[in-house]
Amino acid sequence: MLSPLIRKLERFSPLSEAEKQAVQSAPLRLWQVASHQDIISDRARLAEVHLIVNGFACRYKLLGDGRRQITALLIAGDFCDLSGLLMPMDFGVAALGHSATLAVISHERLMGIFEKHPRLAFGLWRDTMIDAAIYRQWLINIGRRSAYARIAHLLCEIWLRMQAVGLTRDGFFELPMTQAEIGDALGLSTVHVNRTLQQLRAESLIEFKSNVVRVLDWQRLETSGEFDPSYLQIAPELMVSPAAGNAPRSGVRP
Amino acid sequence: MLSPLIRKLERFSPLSEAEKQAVQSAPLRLWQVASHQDIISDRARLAEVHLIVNGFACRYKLLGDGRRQITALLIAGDFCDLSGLLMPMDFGVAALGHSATLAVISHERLMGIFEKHPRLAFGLWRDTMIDAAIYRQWLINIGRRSAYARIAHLLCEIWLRMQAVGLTRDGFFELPMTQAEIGDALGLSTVHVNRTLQQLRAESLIEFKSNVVRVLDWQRLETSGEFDPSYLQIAPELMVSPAAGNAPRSGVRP
DNA sequence: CGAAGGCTTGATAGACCTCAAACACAGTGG
DNA sequence: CCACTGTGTTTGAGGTCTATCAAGCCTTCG
Repeated sequence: MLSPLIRKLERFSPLSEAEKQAVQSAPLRLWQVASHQDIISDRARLAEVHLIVNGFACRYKLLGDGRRQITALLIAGDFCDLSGLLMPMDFGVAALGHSATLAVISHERLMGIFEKHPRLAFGLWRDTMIDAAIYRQWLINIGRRSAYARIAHLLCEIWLRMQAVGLTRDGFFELPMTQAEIGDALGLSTVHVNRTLQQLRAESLIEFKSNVVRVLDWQRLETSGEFDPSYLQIAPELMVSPAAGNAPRSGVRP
Repeated sequence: MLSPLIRKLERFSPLSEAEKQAVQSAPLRLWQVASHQDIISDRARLAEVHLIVNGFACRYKLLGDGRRQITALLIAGDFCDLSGLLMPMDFGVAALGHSATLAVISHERLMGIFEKHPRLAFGLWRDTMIDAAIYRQWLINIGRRSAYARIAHLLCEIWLRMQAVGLTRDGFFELPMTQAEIGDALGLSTVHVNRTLQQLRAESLIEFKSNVVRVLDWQRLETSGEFDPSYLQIAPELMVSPAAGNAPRSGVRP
């Protein structure tokens, strides 16, 4: 149930049995959130953290005139609101797609675990740092790249993050976002996202239909998005790109 | 010497004498870095963290074609590379302005301090979280706001951050950035930054000459940048805006 | 079958970029 | 002390990427 998180924490060094146990027994309960419902609202002061077990969510912020900026995408193994542990929230979190399942862990219990297992505290601190690294890449993406490159970069990132927690298959991955939501994440209008996606399809980099992305040409997608995966801190041996070329191969090379 | 950092850490709760002592005795040495020199280079694996004691610096990343995105501005009391403590660097850090002075603290010593004073570890973790909150605001700024609003927002942020560590005076603060660097931080071209600054000056919101900004009309600057300071986590009583109106008043209201 | 949400398309406008050159200013060296 | 040089700022002109507005289409779902 919490294996995506444990897998993430073990990217740097294996956890002891006791530590794994502590993580696994941390959640108080599960919480199923319906489509587009708010998980956490802006400015809340929380007593619990929420960990995604299943589905998708996003951090976002509304602007005065109703526009929205999505600042992060969250998938299985990601904490929605770890920062709520040490300060009040400055963003909202909403479920994307049909629904999301969350594990709820009380701050109190989490702090108790840190006391017994300080290494876990450092593990989650590192998680906050990787979060920040992703923010930096998004800044570069939005600040300096064309719409075409932005979308390509985003897709590369999501591919790898999902792949690292075992949520990809044969070059496919789920992406339950509308084009408007993609626009809100990348600082683009819906119309322009639509046209740019058409371009990516026309050039056979991807397919994207009914919330499923298929990567047709990883190499060119990576190049188009100027994507360098190192910021995600996934060990190379855990990192699998989709098969190259238009037809994903089923076997290994002879 | 480290008072800006201590002040920052005490925003949430006072430190004990022992904790303050530990912080103050942490640095191994000071390091003076000349103008625009690299403090830390991308992809380094570090054994020390660098804390700004004096001057300015920025986190940045170079793109393939030579363009640059500045992802963070760093002032006294900010760590350049706290993330280097737990993972390899994914960005460079450079000094802005004439020079910057850094306090250098070894990872080893820092970890030792955390063992004796776990609350300091949480304090720095919170610092990482505030860093992330700033990234989120920058994303919103670059993703959704006009050039005019972006610059206004940036100036508001810097004003408050500098004010909180005692580096403002009578509506003035130092900002040793060229217009090209401002553009690199906000995802704008130099030319457009220039024209937009002229607009801000023409409308008497600010003055900006030889690396000094003067805030003439805080209210309108805040409004123009849709600035909401809460993300900086500065207690309201520590937060002082420049005097309203064109002439900063010297006294308090009678 | 109608409604609602999402996707697609066309036309137009505007914000911002790029290129290019002139200008201002500080530091350097003769 | 004054040209000289380099960096940073300013201005002009033109181009383009992306936003906005508006409508039509498609799919899903009750």
